[in-house]
Amino acid sequence: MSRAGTQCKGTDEKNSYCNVPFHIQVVKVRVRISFKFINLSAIYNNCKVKFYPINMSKGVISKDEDYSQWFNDLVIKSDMAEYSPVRGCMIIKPYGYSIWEKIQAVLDQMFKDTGHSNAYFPLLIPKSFFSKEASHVEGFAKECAVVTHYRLKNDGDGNIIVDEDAKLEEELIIRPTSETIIWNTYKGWIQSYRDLPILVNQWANVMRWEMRTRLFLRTSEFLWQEGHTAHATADEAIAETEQMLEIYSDFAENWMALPVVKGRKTPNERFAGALDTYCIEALMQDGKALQAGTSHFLGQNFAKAFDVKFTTRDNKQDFVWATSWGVSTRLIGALIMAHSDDAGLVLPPKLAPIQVVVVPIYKHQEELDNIATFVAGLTKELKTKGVSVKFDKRDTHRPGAKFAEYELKGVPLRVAIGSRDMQNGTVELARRDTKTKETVNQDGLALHIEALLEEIQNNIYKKAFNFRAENTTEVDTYEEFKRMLDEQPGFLSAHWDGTPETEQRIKEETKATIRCIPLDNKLEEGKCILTGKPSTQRVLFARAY
RNA sequence: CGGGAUGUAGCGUAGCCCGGUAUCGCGCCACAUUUGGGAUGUGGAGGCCGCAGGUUCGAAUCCUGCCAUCCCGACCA
Repeated sequence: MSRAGTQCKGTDEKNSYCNVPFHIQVVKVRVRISFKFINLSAIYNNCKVKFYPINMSKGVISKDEDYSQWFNDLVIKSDMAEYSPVRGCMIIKPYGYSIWEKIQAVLDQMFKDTGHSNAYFPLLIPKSFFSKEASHVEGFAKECAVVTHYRLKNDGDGNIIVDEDAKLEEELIIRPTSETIIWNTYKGWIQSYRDLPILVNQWANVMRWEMRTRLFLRTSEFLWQEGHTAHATADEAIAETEQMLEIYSDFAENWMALPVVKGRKTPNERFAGALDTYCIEALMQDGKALQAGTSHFLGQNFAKAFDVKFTTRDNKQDFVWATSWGVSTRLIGALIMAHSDDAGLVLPPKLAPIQVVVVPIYKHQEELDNIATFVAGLTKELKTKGVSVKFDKRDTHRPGAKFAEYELKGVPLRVAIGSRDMQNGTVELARRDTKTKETVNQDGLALHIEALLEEIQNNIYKKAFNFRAENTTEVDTYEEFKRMLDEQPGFLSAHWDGTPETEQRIKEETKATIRCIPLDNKLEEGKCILTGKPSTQRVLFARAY
């Protein structure tokens, strides 16, 4: 069955080893109906003869050719995930899940270091809970999966059908987020200021019935963490919101090697039910922005909706102040899109499931034994430094095949050792990020590897940082704004008159949205690019995922 | 939900117009030779042709209905 991501239109892997820059392949004509956007890919899709660049050799289309397809190919071919029989839901395979586990481990520690504890709330939420906070239900109503029955039966013809007699009194919603059930619970936990703050996080799955889905970036079901805190004062809640944004930003930059802009959302883009939404925004290699994490100041909205009051120090009644904050498996999508290339994933060493892979090259068993002895020593030494090593001694695959496989999987460092090396006391060391190779001494190898991993981590960050710098532009006119979006998409820093109407019109006309109002913004006089009305600061626009 | 397209082996496909149980490549299995960038040879296995009806002596092919997926919109923290 043909599915997204497997449509590497007629790729014949063998043909792609040709040593000319392109090869030609006749494929079925696919006529596109939309001619509104005449661009390379439209022409490409209408072409009877397709040209594949040589780096199509792993069955991954070039990212310049078709960025979306490149992303899908990478996810599938690198063995991170696959499509499931359920629309919009994906199977996260062990390699992809192990990245999530690393993300979880690091963030979880960061949360605990700042005083948070984990708990778990139910997957199913009574429908009535959703009607309690007006803007919240508004925001989520259109994408909720609903449980209406609790039993199936056999209809007599061998078909399993829903038993209409088993209709639920009140429908249950599969959580799209847990504010409602959590605040309903907090009501019972909070009586006095002495019960505050409550600092709880949960690791969970949620479901949002999206119209269109994409692997890791927008799936109907996804994994995330959601923190829900309760405070006695607004100031404390705001401080919490900002603290969590700081943690997300720290994680993105120092672990994912992903530079992010910290900022606040405009009222239009705010979380349903929040007074203020803080976010981190990252720039992907195609010039589109990706919201990588959010932290919300919820004010007293949920406390009022669920009647969560507490007695203050001076014996008065007040509603509790709230925050919520989350990141999801979407981070994995960000990781892929920000760093990878046509040869496959490029993973930052700090989050790579395998940091170093060792590939032996040998002809006879005794050569392998010899190499294995050396690798055992190296592995042990690296383990004490916290470096994970995989020794791939499979004899069912040749070295070249393994090289290609680990490039595709984004393993940061590859060590190749053959008999020649064993004689010379050397190994061949290959970096995934720069695709460079060097022959180095076996003496001091572990130290060298440790230093290299750090250098790779830094280099990946620097590369992404420079890319963002090159693709962030200050624009002062609407003409320039529109031209940049088409010619060099990226972050556009521009003046805006502060009204939702202007924001909306720009969105309708250009598909660009205000990603955020950066926290470190400097104030400057200017004129709104659309209306010419006065403005006091620039905001960050982009087309976004 | 609107517009368009597509479902044939694990993957990518040919065949469909013009009805006769399915083509090719990759992958898979066995053996042999190989192993410093995706090995080669020989032999082999693998198919409710998306599902359900209908027409017919006979349906992957023609007709009807359904389902699923993808693309473009709309939608989306």
